[in-house]
Amino acid sequence: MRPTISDVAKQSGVSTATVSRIINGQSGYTAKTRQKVLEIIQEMGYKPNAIARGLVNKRTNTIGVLLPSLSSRLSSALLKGIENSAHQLDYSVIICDTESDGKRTIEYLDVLSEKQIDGIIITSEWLKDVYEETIAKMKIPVVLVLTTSSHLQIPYIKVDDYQASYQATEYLIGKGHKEIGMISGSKTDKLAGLPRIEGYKQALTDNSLTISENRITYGDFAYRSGMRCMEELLKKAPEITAVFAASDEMAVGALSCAYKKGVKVPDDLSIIGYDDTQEAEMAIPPLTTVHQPIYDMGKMAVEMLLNTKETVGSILMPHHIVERDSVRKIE
Amino acid sequence: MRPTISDVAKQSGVSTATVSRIINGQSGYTAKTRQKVLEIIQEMGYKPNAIARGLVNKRTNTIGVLLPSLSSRLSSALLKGIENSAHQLDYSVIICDTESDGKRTIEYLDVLSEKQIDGIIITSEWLKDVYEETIAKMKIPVVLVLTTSSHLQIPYIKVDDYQASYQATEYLIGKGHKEIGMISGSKTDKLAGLPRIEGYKQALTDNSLTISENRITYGDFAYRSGMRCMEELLKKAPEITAVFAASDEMAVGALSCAYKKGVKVPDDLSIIGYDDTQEAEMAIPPLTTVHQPIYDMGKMAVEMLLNTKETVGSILMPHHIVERDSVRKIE
DNA sequence: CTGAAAGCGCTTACAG
DNA sequence: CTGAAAGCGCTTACAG
Repeated sequence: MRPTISDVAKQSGVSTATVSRIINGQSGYTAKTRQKVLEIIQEMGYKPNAIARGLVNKRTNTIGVLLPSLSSRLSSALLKGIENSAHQLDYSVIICDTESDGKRTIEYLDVLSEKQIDGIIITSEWLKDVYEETIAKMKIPVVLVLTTSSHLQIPYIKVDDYQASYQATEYLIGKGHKEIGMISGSKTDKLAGLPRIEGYKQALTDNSLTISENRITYGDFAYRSGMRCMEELLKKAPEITAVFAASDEMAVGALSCAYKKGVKVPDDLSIIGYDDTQEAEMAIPPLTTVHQPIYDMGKMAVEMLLNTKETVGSILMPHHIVERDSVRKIE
Repeated sequence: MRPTISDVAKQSGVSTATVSRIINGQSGYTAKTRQKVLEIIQEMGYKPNAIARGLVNKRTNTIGVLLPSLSSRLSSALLKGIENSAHQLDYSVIICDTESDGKRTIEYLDVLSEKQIDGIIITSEWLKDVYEETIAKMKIPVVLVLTTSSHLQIPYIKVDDYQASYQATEYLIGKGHKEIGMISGSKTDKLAGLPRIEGYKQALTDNSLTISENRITYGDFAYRSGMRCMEELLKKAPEITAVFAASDEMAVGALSCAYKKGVKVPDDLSIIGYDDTQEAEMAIPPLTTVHQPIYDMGKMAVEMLLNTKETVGSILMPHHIVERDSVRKIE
């Protein structure tokens, strides 16, 4: 059995109250008793029981994070930002891989709530009404990353998807491309699906270019869907000279498909991605893409979550295009 | 304030003991009181406080995981396996990104211990003596993944690095390659560094091929070091026709370097990787590599950790080569 | 400066 | 079948 506070109290010949004050850096003891107690603590290898502490303090110093796809580069970069920031502030983080599954999400929300965590960060996932209801009930601070809420006014951190998508498309147009395809997320996805499609379309319209449904394909942000969409595009819209993919993973899928079909990037076809995960840097050729400050968004999320002093609202983070080698200028 | 067990007891007109028995599925109450209590619970939205429970039960239903590089594909695949398995068994997982930093590792170990978690999984990282000392002190079950312990007899799950590396090299030899370079981890790394170098060397020796120090380069398992090592290899050992990289990330780095230098893979140069993360599949060309069952190792780790009934020892998982398009046969 | 005591929200013998 | 009471390991008024 590990020693408890009363063990060290007994050994030191003082009360548990005094020991408690000492380990919590409060006042109310002489330097001498302090030293004595510290010695005993050292000697016995005493470590306070955080569970008992949590019960009385009503603070567990741990937060929970919900992620829809734990193993993607996007999620893990976000998670790293969150974890690092939390650790700095002396918090632990519990991860919850929802796998975009509503049942699991509710389960996780319940568990986290029972474990009395101090806050929750929800990432990437569209908040169904049920989620919002259970969130509303549990009275725990929540911050959203890469997503927003519809009914509740939960603070969020994200990039302006519409704007970013608009700019990506304009970038391609600026390079002389007129027939531009898109590898999009699902059009029912109100987060990273629809807004990005709309940004793309608007940029086309504003530049007097035609929009063709043939040039838009729908994936799920993952690699394989990127391959599949590229294949589709090559068939249905062979005239395109550039494509905008709504995630780097899909862009890399497009790259693989092009490679297989003997289509040279960027000579025959230009590709721009979205996210700027490490995949973009590692791609062949290195991928030009829309940079989202993912790691920073993670860090900021925990700061917002834990910072009770000022209730800032939501934050729209800046994005920008990072130029690498997958887009070429055409005349 | 959320309702407590005594709130529902009062409302139901029974004692907390009875409520406790009911929510824990024990016996000792009539169907009628059960139903009544359940109704009240529903009505009040009562959820048991896991912290209070943990204090008396001495079980928190949470485990901790130490990872040296949270954002790599290898770590996140492992983590996904761990999380999924834990969730199935009704456990939560706290992540700790050690960043290969000894100080952080000790800090994390202390925090986890104070938070009374039920077990710890340590991944990928060589266990310094200090770690083993503090692990020994804390009397918490530990399982190792992709690493081993030197003093303590902590169960581990890994692949036989030496064997796997030997086979990867023999595979290349079988394809007709005689001048084979290696992009290795650090030679001071006793886990994934040295053993893989030795496997490589032994395979060469057993096939009467010469070992040349010029053909061995040392990276850190990450992408950029792979690029750098490939560049070095191209300079110091231009005669090589194949290279064995000790991680997929480094292999992809090698691919990028080759691409930049106009060296065609696999026509001019064959490359085999190690790990079989998703990066291998996504590479151009798709990377032939040594498969480690990473996700499964994660799952298995938590099963071992939580399964107190039988103390199995350590487990050496099977590995195999998955052939894709980055190695060609030469005559 | 210091300690006795109550309390955090549960569970579990023990007694009836 | 059911409840009073003790206890898990802490912290915090309160009193001295």
